[in-house]
Amino acid sequence: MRVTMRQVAERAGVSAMTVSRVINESLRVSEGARTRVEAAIAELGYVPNRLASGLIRRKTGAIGVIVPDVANPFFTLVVRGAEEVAWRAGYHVILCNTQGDLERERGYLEDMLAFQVEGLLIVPAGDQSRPSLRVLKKNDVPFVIIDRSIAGHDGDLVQGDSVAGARRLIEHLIALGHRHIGMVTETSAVSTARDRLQGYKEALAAARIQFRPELIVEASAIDVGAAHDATVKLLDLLDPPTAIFSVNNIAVVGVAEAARERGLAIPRDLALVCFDDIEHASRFLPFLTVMVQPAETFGTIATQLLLDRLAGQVSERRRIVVLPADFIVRESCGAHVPVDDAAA
Amino acid sequence: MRVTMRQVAERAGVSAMTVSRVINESLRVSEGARTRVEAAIAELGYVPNRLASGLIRRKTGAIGVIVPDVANPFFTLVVRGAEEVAWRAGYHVILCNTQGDLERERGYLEDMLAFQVEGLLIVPAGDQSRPSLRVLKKNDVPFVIIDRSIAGHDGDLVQGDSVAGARRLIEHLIALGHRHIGMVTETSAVSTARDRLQGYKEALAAARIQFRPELIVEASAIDVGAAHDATVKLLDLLDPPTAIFSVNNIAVVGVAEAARERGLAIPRDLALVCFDDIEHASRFLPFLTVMVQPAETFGTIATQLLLDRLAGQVSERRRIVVLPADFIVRESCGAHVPVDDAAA
DNA sequence: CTGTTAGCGCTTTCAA
DNA sequence: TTGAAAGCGCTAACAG
Repeated sequence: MRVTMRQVAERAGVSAMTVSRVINESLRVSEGARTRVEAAIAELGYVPNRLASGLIRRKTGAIGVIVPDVANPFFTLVVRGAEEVAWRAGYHVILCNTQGDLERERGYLEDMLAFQVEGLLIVPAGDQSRPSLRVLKKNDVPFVIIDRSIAGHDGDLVQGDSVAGARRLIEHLIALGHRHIGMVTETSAVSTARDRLQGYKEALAAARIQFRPELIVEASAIDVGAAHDATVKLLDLLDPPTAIFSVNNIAVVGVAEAARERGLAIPRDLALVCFDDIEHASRFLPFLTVMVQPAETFGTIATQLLLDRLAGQVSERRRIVVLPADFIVRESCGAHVPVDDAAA
Repeated sequence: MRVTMRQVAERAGVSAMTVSRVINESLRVSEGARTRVEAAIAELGYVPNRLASGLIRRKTGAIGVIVPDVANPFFTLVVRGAEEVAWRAGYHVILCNTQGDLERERGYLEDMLAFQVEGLLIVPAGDQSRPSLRVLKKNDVPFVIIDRSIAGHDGDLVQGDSVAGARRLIEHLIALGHRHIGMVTETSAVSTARDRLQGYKEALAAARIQFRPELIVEASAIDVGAAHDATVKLLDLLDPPTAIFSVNNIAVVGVAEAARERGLAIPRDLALVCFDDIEHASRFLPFLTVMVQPAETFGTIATQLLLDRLAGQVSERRRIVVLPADFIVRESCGAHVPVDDAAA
């Protein structure tokens, strides 16, 4: 049986109320009582039941963070940023992993509500996440969407500039002489995929290169294997691309695997660029030419927006924060710059 | 204001009890009542308050997972495995990140207790985590320790065979002709660091190579920068190592950075091996020679052990599971095997 | 400074 | 099949 407040009170020879006051650091407790209560707490290993206190106070001191995949280095950084800010503000972060699965997302969303988190940070699985968010609104739980906008939703949002970023990557490939540029993307139900495809098209249009639909292949973002298979389709074209733009840092692993199987060396036989870095990998071997988004900042700013709402010091208007990405040229695009970024 | 059961009951024209029965899938509810209640729940977007139900039932349907760093690919996989098994068993996973910080670990531990999780999976920060675990015992909360044993603690444990793994890596380096082998490790308060150092020593002894303490440098495991600085010390020795053994996959990034700064090419000028893979990186560019531990299995088995305890179908005896690691030779050790594993 | 009373939202128990 | 009463562990509001 778990230790309860009453047991602590008995042991300390006071009422439950006094124990409660000690725990909540109320000043109105005599030195003697406080000492005895603290001793009893230590001896018994008492941990206050937040279900009970939360029930009354409507405060659990927790915020929920829901992401498709903590294993994705991008989301990992988002989470780290969020946790850092939340912790400093006295909140604890509870993390949920949806695997990009709508049902699981819905489940965890309700879970978080059920546990009475005070607010939520969500990287939605896609546009279809919208109905799930209605539950949050109905229950008056503030939340901030991260990374992916949701068509038709108008809440707070922190995202990158995917259109501009993709355009920049493609312009770079074009400048290097590429004309057949393939793209491995994910479902268009995800806004970043839509936006990056648009950036791709814009860059092509600006260079008067005709858009060829067969150069666009779709794969699930979470799954390296799917990206691999999609890439194989590209490489099997009669007129295969000389460069590939991967929609993100997970898909790019599949692209590289497919290329390696075919004996294609990067960048000699195939140029490769993508969105989002692979944190540890890029430090270990700086190789991929990428648009690096400030993932950690996505997390810190989103948390800040949420904390504002929790503090009630915010208007009803939605706030949208768009963070620019950095273009980092390394080897995989074939531009032959020094390996070490610092040497640039 | 959040939607409550009473509101649903009023709207459906029944008592709260009937709503409760519908939610908990009791069969003793008339068809008509059930339909009306379900309609009311949907209209209102009602989500049952688990703080309240958990308060009574002592069941929250959640298990807590506490790790030093979700960004570490090894722990990420552990978490994924745990979540998969937990989810299938009807449990939800709540994740906490301690950054290897004892205070934070303690805080999250109490948090999890406070939220009344039914059990915990813990990758402890180190031996000093032991006092924190007493709180769990006092409150009768089952838990399983993962990856790192804790001196003096005797609960369920899932870990790798660090001694044998390290010995294998060092034997390999010795076979390649190395005699000056450095090791970048972390605090000996972490059992895996202790064990890997022991494996290192055993391999040296077996080859009758004298152990030189100055070849062992210590760094915080979480921090790439610290590993970098530690490596610099090794490279500054009058008689620097020709090979380095990194205690894990995070430290190895710092080692590589330091080597690159010095203009040392791996493996030409310096051989490099380590424990644990860098998931995406290794698929993208198979380069590091490593002992790969079955991280996901650490998570699934630990969860299984925990679920057993939760089901109460287990004796009081502790259970220890030791999982072997795979030795994967790639390029960084200088053994010149084909890049592609499949080609072996 | 300390204790008592009431009740958070829900489920258990029991009676109808 | 349904509801009323009691209470999970805690704290707000009050009284002393």
